[in-house]
Amino acid sequence: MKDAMKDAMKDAMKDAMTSPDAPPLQPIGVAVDVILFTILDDTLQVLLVDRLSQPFDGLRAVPGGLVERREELACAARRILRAQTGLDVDWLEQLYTFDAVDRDPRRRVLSVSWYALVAPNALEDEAVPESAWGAAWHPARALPALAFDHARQIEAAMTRLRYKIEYTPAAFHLLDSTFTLSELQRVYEVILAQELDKRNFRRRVQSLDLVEETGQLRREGTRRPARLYRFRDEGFERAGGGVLLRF
Amino acid sequence: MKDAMKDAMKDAMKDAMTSPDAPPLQPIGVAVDVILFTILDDTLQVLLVDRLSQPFDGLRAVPGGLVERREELACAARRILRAQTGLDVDWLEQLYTFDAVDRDPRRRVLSVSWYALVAPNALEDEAVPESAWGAAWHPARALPALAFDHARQIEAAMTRLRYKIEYTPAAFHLLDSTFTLSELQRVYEVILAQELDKRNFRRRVQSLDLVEETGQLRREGTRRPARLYRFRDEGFERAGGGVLLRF
DNA sequence: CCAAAAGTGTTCTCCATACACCCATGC
DNA sequence: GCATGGGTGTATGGAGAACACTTTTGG
Repeated sequence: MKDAMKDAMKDAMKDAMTSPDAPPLQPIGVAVDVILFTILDDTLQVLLVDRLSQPFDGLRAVPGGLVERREELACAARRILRAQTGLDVDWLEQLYTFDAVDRDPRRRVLSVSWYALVAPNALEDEAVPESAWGAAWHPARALPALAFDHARQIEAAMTRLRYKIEYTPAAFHLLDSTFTLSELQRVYEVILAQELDKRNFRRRVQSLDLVEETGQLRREGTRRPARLYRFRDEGFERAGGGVLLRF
Repeated sequence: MKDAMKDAMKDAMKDAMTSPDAPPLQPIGVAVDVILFTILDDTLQVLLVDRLSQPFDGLRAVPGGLVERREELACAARRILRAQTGLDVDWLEQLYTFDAVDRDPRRRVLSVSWYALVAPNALEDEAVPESAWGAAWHPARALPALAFDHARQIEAAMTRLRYKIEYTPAAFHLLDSTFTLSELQRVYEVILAQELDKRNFRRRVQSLDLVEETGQLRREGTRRPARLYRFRDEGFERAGGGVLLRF
């Protein structure tokens, strides 16, 4: 007997053993949607897939799907992301639960929305597969027409992301494990949509002990090589979860 | 025929008309829980009800219950709050969706958690009814044993509230429509769990144009009467949603 | 030697903080 | 007149903002 079948039987038995006063089932579906960000070409980008069936046939959508019966939501989000894009993310956070009664025209489906960050190097390694899903990056500030309430979801995720990078080190998840300070600054500039002063930025980052030198250099093209840094966990712990980088 | 019955029939018909490719039903329940805060006796308090049945029989819980099939989550939260406590809140915000597979021992039930604020005067007007629910206020920092994951939910709500009052005017919902500056300060002190300097506090509030004088005085007991203020929406709009009060 | 990005200090202003005394009232 | 909270101003230090030039490399 296959393990999957055993599991299914265990689930069925567990359901049968449900206590008699279990609350009645409501026919409300539960989905997760994932807004996946990266930075490409100095632009904040969102991953979208093609919808190939009704409703919203032909539009784009963020990766999403129904949650399984005994599956935690974060697991569902990761499973769906991997299935539709081939990507594993190391950072994923719950955004909001979207609940408009008619957000899915077929029937009531809640969407527990998540947002996630990947470094652009993850893209080369695993590559977004040109599968049936047609996963592709789109500039977050120039999106095509989207299915369901996904435009609002992305809007909310961008707002949240702006706040997030100012008081947590989330921005580092948009970079390789080693990076130059200019790259880090560009992440902040792209997300905040404003230019930052190079000297002030570097002073802040370094005085907070958020980074440490690797001793390596990145040499690229015909210009001065840049020092490579890595993120220091302890820097953030010490900061006590307070404001890190407010510009 | 009663309207309720007509509605039920309409719902049934709508379901019947559901498109053939509607996603399959998952047996996942959807509940809302509401963490309702007020300030009483210079203490942050949470409203709890008694559980009178399994699971967690005899423990306290925050007000909560299952969402109806065609009901928006915020409406469900308000409906449940009114049913179990008799209170209407004017401020209610989604907190987080709690999803541990075994958070309800009977079967899989998601909880979309909300938090809400009421001014203490609402309590006198509508009074928390000593109904079967046994709704009562408890100091948020000295809670009894709680059902489900409600202790974690309250923890999360308190953390969120601390942040919230620093960059939005949410704190005003814990006060009457007119209030003294000392009352406002006490709200901040109680939530942040730290004393604030009276002169600095007043300077901040007034320089942000968050309040305006009503011209009224509150005379109370054997001491100097205090000026009454009201909240000014425009103050917050002008502040552009940025940081309001950081102490 | 030229182009392109890396790297580096100082000044000024403003805002957060710290701090102590008089005021108005009811009894 | 006294107890109680209401109400007010100033001085200091530190952090954010503004600002421009030199360095290193490959071609």
